Order: sequence, then C-alpha cells, then structure tokens
Amino acid sequence: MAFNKKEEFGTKEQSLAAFAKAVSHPARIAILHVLAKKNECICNEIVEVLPLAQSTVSQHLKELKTAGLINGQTDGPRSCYCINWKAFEKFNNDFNSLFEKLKEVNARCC
Amino acid sequence: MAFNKKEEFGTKEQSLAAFAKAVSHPARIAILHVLAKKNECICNEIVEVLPLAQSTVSQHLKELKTAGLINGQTDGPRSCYCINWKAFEKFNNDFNSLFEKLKEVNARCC
DNA sequence: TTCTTCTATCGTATATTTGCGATAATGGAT
DNA sequence: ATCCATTATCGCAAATATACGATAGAAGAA
Repeated sequence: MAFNKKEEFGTKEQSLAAFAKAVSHPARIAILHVLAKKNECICNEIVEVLPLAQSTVSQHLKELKTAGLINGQTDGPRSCYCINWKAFEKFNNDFNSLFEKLKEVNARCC
Repeated sequence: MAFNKKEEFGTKEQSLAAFAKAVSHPARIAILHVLAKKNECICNEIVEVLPLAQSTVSQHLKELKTAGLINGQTDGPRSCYCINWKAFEKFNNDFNSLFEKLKEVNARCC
C-alpha cells in the first residue's frame, strides 16, 4: 500500500526535497562541515572524525555524491571528495526563493 | 545493529538535520507552498490539492508542526495552520552560515 | 610478486518513514 | 438531542534508511 507517491509532485518540489533529504542526517552535515573546513580532498580523515564505521561513512558519501552536493574522484588507492559549491548554491537559492517573497506579509496568522 | 547514532553528533548538526528532514518530502514542501500562498489558515484545502489521503496529510502536518516550521490551532471543528516564519528564518540562517564563509575560496578542488 | 592501506560494495539486521482505511473526537447545525 | 463536516489518531503493510562486518578491488611499498 505504501507505494511512494513522490513522483506525483512537481519536479521543483521533488528536487528540493531530494536536496533536503541529502542533508537530513547529522553525519552528512558533519561530513560537509569537514569538507568545508579542510577545503581539500580527504576521506580517511572523515572516518576518523566521525563515530561511524568506514562502510557507513562511505555510504553517506555516496548519498551526498548522488544528490550532487559533493564531487568525488578516486586518486589511486585513496578517494578525493569536496563540496560542489555551485550545486549547493543553486539549491540554497531555490530554497530561499520558496519563501522570500512573502516574509514581511506575515504577522497576523496564528 | 542499526541503533541510531544521531545523538552522537553535535546539537547544531542535529537540529539542522531535523529541519532538513522536515522538508525532505515533496508533500511537505507542497504544504508549505500552499500555506505561503494563501497566507491564511486552512487545512481541508490542502487535502483537496494534494494527491494524498486526509490521514496522510494530517501526518505530514504533524511532522511540520513538531519540527516547529508551522503553527497550528484548532478553531472549533477545523484546524488552523500557518508558517512559523521566525523558526524558518532561523533555520535558513543556520543553513546559510554553514557555508557562507568559505564560498569564494573554492575553485581548485576536484 | 606479495603485503599493506584505503575505499567501495554486498549482505544482513533493525529502525524509521510513508501511506491508507477505519475509527474516534470535536463542535456547529438542525 | 441527533446529524454532519472536519481533523486526529490507531493499526497495519510496504518501502527506505541506517549501521555494521565481511569482503572485494585498486594501487603504492616492500
């Protein structure tokens, strides 16, 4: 019964939701934090910092990559990840534009 | 095994993740859309607009309310929902501040 | 080559989310 | 008081997400 009805919504809503889903776990936010601070491509360091197993971190990285929020390259035996700032900014703008326009009108309701 | 390890992360990461989770479903974004456009408290109209059963919409509304993104009051037999702009803005700021500071430094990586 | 290190993937267990129908509960209308 | 419209909650089924250990693969070091 619980067939997912996500496809029945608009593409804009779907893409925004997908973005939000990508950052809806503290571990993934922590990963973005590390990548933003270091500003370079590490991976092993992330595992050391987080309270999670290596395989779990790898899974989270994959989700962030699938969502387009980070870029990744395999440099020999080690992997190189970093934040995709353009994609992030695009989503951030979409996110803001959802509500920007109406912010000041609201004070009377509830 | 899959005990949730969310508590092992910082409170800021947890609260941001909780906010993102609240908007990580197209139905909930659509609900926020309707509330932002109408700028008044409806509920039945939401059910009519969305391709979901009434009970499901009620569930989504509850999650948005729990996350603090909307306010709700029961006005007799009908319910009154509207966006909590202050909370939304707070999260939005937290969200921006996560990355603002480093945006321009990045071009060399990946 | 073999060994080591690093990362990705597979398989599995558990937890959570999503969705619906059925059923309460609320309060106005008759 | 009964009826009606509206919303919330309960119980259940299916889908997803979370997490781990085990294992595979890739490339440098010995």
